[in-house]
Amino acid sequence: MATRVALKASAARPDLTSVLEDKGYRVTGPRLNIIRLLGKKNEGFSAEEINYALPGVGRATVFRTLKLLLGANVICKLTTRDGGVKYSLARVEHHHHTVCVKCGTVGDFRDVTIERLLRTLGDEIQGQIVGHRIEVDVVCPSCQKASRN
Amino acid sequence: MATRVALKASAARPDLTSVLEDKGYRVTGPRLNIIRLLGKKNEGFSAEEINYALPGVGRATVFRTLKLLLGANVICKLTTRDGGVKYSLARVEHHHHTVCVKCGTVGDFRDVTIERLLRTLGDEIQGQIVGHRIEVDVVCPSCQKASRN
DNA sequence: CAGGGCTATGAGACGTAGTATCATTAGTGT
DNA sequence: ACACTAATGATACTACGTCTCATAGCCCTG
Repeated sequence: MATRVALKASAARPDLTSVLEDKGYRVTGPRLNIIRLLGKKNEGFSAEEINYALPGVGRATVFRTLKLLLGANVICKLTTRDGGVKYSLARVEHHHHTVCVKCGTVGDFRDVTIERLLRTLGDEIQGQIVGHRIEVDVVCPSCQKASRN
Repeated sequence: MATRVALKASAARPDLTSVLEDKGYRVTGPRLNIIRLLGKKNEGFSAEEINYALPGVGRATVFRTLKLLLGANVICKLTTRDGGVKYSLARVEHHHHTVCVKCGTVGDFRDVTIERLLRTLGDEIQGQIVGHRIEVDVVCPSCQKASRN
């Protein structure tokens, strides 16, 4: 059945637990705790952050749950310029990220042109394209403002 | 005087040691060994690989030298789909990478349109763009051929 | 060419991100 | 209520790096 709700940015978030149910995973205490925490975070977050915020939940479980959500395309993982790792809620189906190099805030963007471009790039690229990662480093508006002082 | 030679793919590679000299770093034995090894590799390589190939050179030195070369834009670092890390020689000034999801071979491509596109994306992106990472996952021609059997 | 000074090195401890193992616990279907 | 299985936490381990520190090696100056 699995009515997959079309995610709309900043609309009332469909509760993420349904994602687990849909995939046949159990909805357990630790998972709920993690998911609830993520629901509150609008910016990127690290695994350690969650681990710290939920002392009752084991580190392994945090990573396991993140992996699960990653597989369900509910969150996504990104690499910052300095090689760090961040996770972020996936608000829209397919998108890319901006990461502020000053404060680390993660933003989303989607530009169909990029997808199209990558497809047409097939000529220039040897082989068959099966995926891609695009991350844009930015200085976010508030950091720009701050540095102007 | 640092005559910066325009790098051309598969042309006789200008010896990478000049990069060290240009930046005021010493051209030492371990560095030479690493650089010579890189010169032979046309595909991506990992730090561990170099470490293994040069038993006389310490692991820290391998990483230190890679960092040095990274800073000199002689090599670049990329993340594969599975979260692994690869380094690759930077043949052209600014470019992006294709990584074969089967065999891990790294290729380069450069498409000016992407740079232009990212610039014009400024409207859609909050903040000022200061950099980006683009990685394209592919199935390379030889792996395609192999799987057709 | 001897000496001094600074750079680079290797060994190994340490840090961070994540996975594997394994005994225990907790959902779930009947 | 019970048994079956999935999930959990603790902990060890791996990958990829960085930090520290004592030692070695360049290289400049006298």
